Amino acid sequence: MPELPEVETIKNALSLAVSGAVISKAEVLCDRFREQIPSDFADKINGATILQFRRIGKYMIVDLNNRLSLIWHLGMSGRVKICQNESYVLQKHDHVVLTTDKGIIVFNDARRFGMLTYCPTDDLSQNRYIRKIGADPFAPEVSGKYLFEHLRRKTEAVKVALLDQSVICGIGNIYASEALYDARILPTREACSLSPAECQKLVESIRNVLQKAIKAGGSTLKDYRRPDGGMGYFQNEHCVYNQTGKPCPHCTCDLNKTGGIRKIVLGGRSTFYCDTLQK
DNA sequence: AGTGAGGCCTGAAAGC
DNA sequence: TGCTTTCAGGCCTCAC
Repeated sequence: MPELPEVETIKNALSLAVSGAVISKAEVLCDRFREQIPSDFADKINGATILQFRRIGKYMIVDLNNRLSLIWHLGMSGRVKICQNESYVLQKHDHVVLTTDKGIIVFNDARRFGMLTYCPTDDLSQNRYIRKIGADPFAPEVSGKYLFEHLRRKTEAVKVALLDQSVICGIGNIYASEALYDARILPTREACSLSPAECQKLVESIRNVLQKAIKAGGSTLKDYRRPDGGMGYFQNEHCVYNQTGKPCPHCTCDLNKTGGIRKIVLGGRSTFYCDTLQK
């Protein structure tokens, strides 16, 4: 499930492979996503040159030379494949195929929770999806103070607040649990109960966890693959996510007494934590 | 405004 | 064995 590190990995791979490429053919095989792909999508981008790839939160932005930008979200099961082979054989759930002079770009999304649309580049910041995206976790303005100010009026669980893309963008269900573990903060804590010092630590943990994941090429769970088909390796470093009942890696307490890593549901999402280490 | 619930969608895994 | 049910989750919309 692509979160910030996975989108960053995909963006970087696409940048290397197809920046400057000319789109000679755009095919929309299925347009029913979270939002329908506009019916004139293919016409709008046919013949355009790809200027650059950017990332805003979990959205990938593709700037074209015709003053349009693609807004691309991978949802939960979205994959992007880059193929050099001219005779690409379509696979199940290949929904959009962009043929360029530098390779074929394929958008594959089994669950179709993703989306792909376009808007004028100049209007991007006002786009209904983009405008509500909060600061990037690596942006200079994100600090303990920034997080504290954004959480101080929230009574929801801090884990739920981390998933709110308008506070800090890019954090998904895996890294929310991992960052809170790294910061030794219980996911159930009311967001407004965090002290400025805890917010500072949490910001550092978010950056730490995301940075490590980017370095590892993202997590590979059921759905995520890098564009070259390879696997990310960060799942080998998950301390708590999907580790129910296993010993906490930084805890020396007796597994028989603590039961190990716990799993609960917050905001309808699985949440993992160590009851002993996290306060 | 903030919060919580429901829904979209498919495939893997668990349950019967 | 084979069918049915449950679960996974990003993010939208709607109701309170």
